[in-house]
Amino acid sequence: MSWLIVAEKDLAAKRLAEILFKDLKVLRDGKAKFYYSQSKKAYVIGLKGHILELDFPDEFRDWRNTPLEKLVKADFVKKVKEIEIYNTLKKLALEAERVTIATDYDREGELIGLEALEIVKKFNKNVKIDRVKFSAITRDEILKVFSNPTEINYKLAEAAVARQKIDLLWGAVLTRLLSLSAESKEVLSAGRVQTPTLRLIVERENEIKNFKPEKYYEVAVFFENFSAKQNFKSKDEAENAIIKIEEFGTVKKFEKRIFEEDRPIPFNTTEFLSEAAKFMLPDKAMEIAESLYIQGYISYPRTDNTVYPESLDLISIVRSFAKSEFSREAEIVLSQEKIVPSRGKKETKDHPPIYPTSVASRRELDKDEWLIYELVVRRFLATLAPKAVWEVRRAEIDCGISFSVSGKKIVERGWREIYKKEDQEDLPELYVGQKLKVLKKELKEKETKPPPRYSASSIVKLMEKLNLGTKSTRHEIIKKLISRKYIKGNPFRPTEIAFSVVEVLKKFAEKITLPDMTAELEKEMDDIEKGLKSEKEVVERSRTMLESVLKSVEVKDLKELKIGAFKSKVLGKCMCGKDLVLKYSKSGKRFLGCINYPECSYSIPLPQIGKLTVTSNECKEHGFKILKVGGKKICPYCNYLKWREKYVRKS
DNA sequence: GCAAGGTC
Repeated sequence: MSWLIVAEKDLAAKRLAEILFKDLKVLRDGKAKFYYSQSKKAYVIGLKGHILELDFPDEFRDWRNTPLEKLVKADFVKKVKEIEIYNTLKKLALEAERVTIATDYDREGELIGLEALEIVKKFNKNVKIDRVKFSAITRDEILKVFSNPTEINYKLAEAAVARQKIDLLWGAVLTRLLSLSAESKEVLSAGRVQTPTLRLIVERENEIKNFKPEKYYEVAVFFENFSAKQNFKSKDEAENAIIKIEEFGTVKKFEKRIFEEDRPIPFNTTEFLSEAAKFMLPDKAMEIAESLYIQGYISYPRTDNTVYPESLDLISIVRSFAKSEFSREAEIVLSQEKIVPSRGKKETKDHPPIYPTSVASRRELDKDEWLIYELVVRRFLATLAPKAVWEVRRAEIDCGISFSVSGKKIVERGWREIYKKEDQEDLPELYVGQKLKVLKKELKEKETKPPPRYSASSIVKLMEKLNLGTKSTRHEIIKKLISRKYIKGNPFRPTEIAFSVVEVLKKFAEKITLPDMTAELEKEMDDIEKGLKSEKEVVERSRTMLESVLKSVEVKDLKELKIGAFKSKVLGKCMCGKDLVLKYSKSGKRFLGCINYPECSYSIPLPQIGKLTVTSNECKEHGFKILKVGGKKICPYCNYLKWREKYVRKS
């Protein structure tokens, strides 16, 4: 009989095994990997996070034939998601007499452990079970918790189950409702995290659309090496001011100040994604980070921590870069008398911030991998580099009217030599009483600008601030919004259908469009953990709310959806005067149909073979949007006429 | 074909 230790992931399993056992062997069973100590007859296996997945029973699978009122009340089933792990776990369970759950010590971790336990127990009823809870995989901590194992905290796991159920219920019911109502081929999804995120993007776009620019007037004076500006609300004021400007200005005040700009904080996932998203979509950045981690180039990329642990030998890591492409940057760090790392506000113990774990050369990696690797290395070195020192200058100059002007000049580049180029603003050294010749004066009419669209970089940070999603899911949520065709470009612009989805949901299910739903859920999960509420109670209450949401939906609320789904696909005008849009029949055939169907049943057939895209050009003769079908550009109406001619001749 | 959360 043996001892089985179950960790959340391979990384954790490996580290646990190394600390606990001296005679380690790595074993493989198909794709699954685990560690074995012969002397202790112990196995350590790393899961892949959740190995079971919540779903509805098969009878609810058909969207069209499942009334949503029934889906709200549906039961749940658990499906095996990681069959390889499942099979290995089964084998190891059969010969185990003791199982120790060593998954991460948090809600999801407790549930992931419980899932493994359910599988173990299914094949070995009499196994002895315990649980170890650690917040860092360090020698001391691990030895301590393993000498004093505790029990599974079922309430903690139940809180996670409530989240799973509520997310699936709301997500599935609303997604089906939206998708079926739109009569569009695309899935229109909704969820506790994606919908509030989408609403932010949509509402920002509305702000931009409704933005009324206000005029203002900028008066500028130009001296030999610099210029000064002042803004006025009214044109009169500005014109009066510019008249007053004399031939010479006098320096009334001049101040210099030294400003030390601190280093950037160590990378956690959000910081990393936000920086990487400036040149790559977050999802891709995360995928590459994952691959660099697997290859041993960087540390674990999923972390909330922004403080390097004491145990990390930062200086050795810097030294390892002394003979690399970053030798100059490493030298800047090493030349300091004392090397002190910067630190962020969030400190957790599970993983360190993201740092390079080995030195790579450009040749070893592909282009995108190198971009991410370089970002991580430069950021790491910057967190250990000297501060940047600026000289900030400020002057007041009187030339009939008074101008304030400031500038900044970098004195010691410090970490900016390594990580980010600085923007300097010129202002020369001046002295009080100095006369300056006015070379030119200028009045410009300007307009206030609307707020900027959210970019991949800014939305990741905003999501974190609003507690939407987690470090491991935010990039996936963004990818989902893109793949659902809700948002486009970067910065993100919502599509027509996104406006409709948000508008419609706000009408009868506003709850799911706001971050409050997550906040409430968090609170309920706390209550479950504390034993104040049961998982069942919380889920039932949520079902009831979703039920009343369904009851309050009116057909007219959903009409907008159909219009929105087709708005971007208006391809021409119908005989009846309404819009002709791209539609799909039940059997999946595409055609041009009237948006006013069933009142108007006019339609135009389309070629069925080849990828179809809508171009922005129009047919000069018929006004129809030109389509690209299988690489060929056609006007749907011209195409129809040709087709009819052929058909008529034949018959 | 639905979500979000882990993980590769």
